[in-house]
Amino acid sequence: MQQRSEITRKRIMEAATRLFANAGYNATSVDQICKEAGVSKGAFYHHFSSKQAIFVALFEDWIVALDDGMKEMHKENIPQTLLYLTNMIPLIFETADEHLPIVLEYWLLAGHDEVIRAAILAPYRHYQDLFAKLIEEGMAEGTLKTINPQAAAQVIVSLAVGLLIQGILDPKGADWQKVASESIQILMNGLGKEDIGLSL
Amino acid sequence: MQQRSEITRKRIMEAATRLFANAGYNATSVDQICKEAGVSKGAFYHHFSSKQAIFVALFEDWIVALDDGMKEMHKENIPQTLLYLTNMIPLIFETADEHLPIVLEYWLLAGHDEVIRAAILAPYRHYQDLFAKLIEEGMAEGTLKTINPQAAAQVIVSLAVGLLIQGILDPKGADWQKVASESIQILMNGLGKEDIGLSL
DNA sequence: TTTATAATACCGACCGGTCGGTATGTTTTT
DNA sequence: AAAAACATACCGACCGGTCGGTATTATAAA
Repeated sequence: MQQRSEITRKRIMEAATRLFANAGYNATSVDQICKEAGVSKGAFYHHFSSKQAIFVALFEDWIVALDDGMKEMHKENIPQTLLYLTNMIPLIFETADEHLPIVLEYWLLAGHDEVIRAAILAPYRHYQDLFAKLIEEGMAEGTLKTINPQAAAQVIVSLAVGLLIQGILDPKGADWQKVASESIQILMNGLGKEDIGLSL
Repeated sequence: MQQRSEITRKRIMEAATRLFANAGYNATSVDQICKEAGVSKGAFYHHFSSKQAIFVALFEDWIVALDDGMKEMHKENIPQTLLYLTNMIPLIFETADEHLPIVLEYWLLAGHDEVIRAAILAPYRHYQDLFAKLIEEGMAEGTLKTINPQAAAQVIVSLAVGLLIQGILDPKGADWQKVASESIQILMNGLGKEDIGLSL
C-alpha cells in the first residue's frame, strides 16, 4: 500500500473540516483534530507544516470543488442559466455545508492578513468576471437589457454573498433555494428586456 | 466624580475596538486591551464580566449608532428613499470603519454560539421588516410593482449584506457608494412600476 | 466642617489550563 | 539499509479569569 500516507492525510483533512465547521478555527485545537482523525500529532505535522497550512489546504480544495460544479451550467439562454444556478444552492449547502462556515472564517482572516486577502480576492473576482461575461452573452443573445456588465455582475455577486452569509447564519430560517430563485427573478425583471416567462 | 468610572469604561471600549479591528477578537488578549487603555486588569473585569461581554457591548453600541443614523431617512417616495440610503454608505464606512471588521467576527461567532446567534439575528430581522414595510409603502403609493414585500426585502438585505462584506474585505476595490446606488437602480428597474427617472 | 463609614473603582501578581509546535524514538514502506 | 510515515512525550509561551488588597469617592454621622 503506497496509499497509506494519502489515506492518513485525507482522514486528517476530513476531521479538520468537521471540527472547524462545528467549533470554528480558533476553537479547534490540533490535538482535537488528531484525536478525531485517530492519528498522532507527529502524523499531523508530517503532513501539514502548521495549523494554518491545513486551513489553507481545505479552502483550496473547496474552491476546486466549486469550480467543478460550475462547469456545466450553460442553459438555452442566460436568464435560464442564472435561474438554474439557484438550483445549485441546496446542492452547495448540502455537499459544501461543512465548508461554508470555514469560508466565512477565511474571509475573516483575510481582513487581518494581506496574503490571505489576496488569495481570497482572486477567486472572488474570478466569479465576478464570469458573471460579467454571462451578462454580455445575454445582451448579445438579446435576452438582457443593455447594461454595464460589471455593475450587473456586481449586483449578482453581492446578492449571492449576502444569501450565502444568511444561509450560513440561519440555515433553517428560510428555504434558501426558494429565496434565491425569487431573488434572481426579481432581479431579472429588472434586467430582462421584456417578460420572457421565467420558470423553474 | 462618578464620571471617572465612565471615562475608564469608555477608554477600555475604545481600546478594544481598535485592537479587535486590527487583529481580531481571538488574537487580542485582555492584557493587551488593558495596556492599550492604560488600565489594569482589575479595572477591566470590574466593568466587563468577560472578554465576550465587552464584545457584545461593542456590537450593541454599533447597532444603536446605526439605528440613529437611519432615523430621518424618508424621502418623497420609496424608490428615492432606498436610493438615498445608499448615500449613507460612505458615512457608515467612515464612522463605523473600525466596527465593520468586528461585525464580521460577530457573525462568525454567531455561527458557533446559540446565544450570540439569537442576539445578532434580532437586529437583522429588524431591518428586514423595516424594508418590507418600505416596500409596502411603495406599493401603496404606487411607485412599486405589486410584489411579495418579504421577498423583496430579502433581496435588499441580502444585497446590502453582500456589499458590506465586500466593502469590508476590499475597501479600496471599488467606489462602494457608487456600486451600491447602481445596484439599487438596477434592482429598482425591476421593482419600479415604470421608469420614474431616478437620480441622486 | 470634620470625621467615620461604606461603597465603588482600581491595581497587579498569580493560577490552572491550553495550545501550537518540537525532539526523539519506533514502525512501515521502498 | 535508507527513507518515509507515524507515535509519544514534552516544552514554553500565553491567556482568560481570580483574588486580596488599596485608592478614591460618596454618604452620613458627629
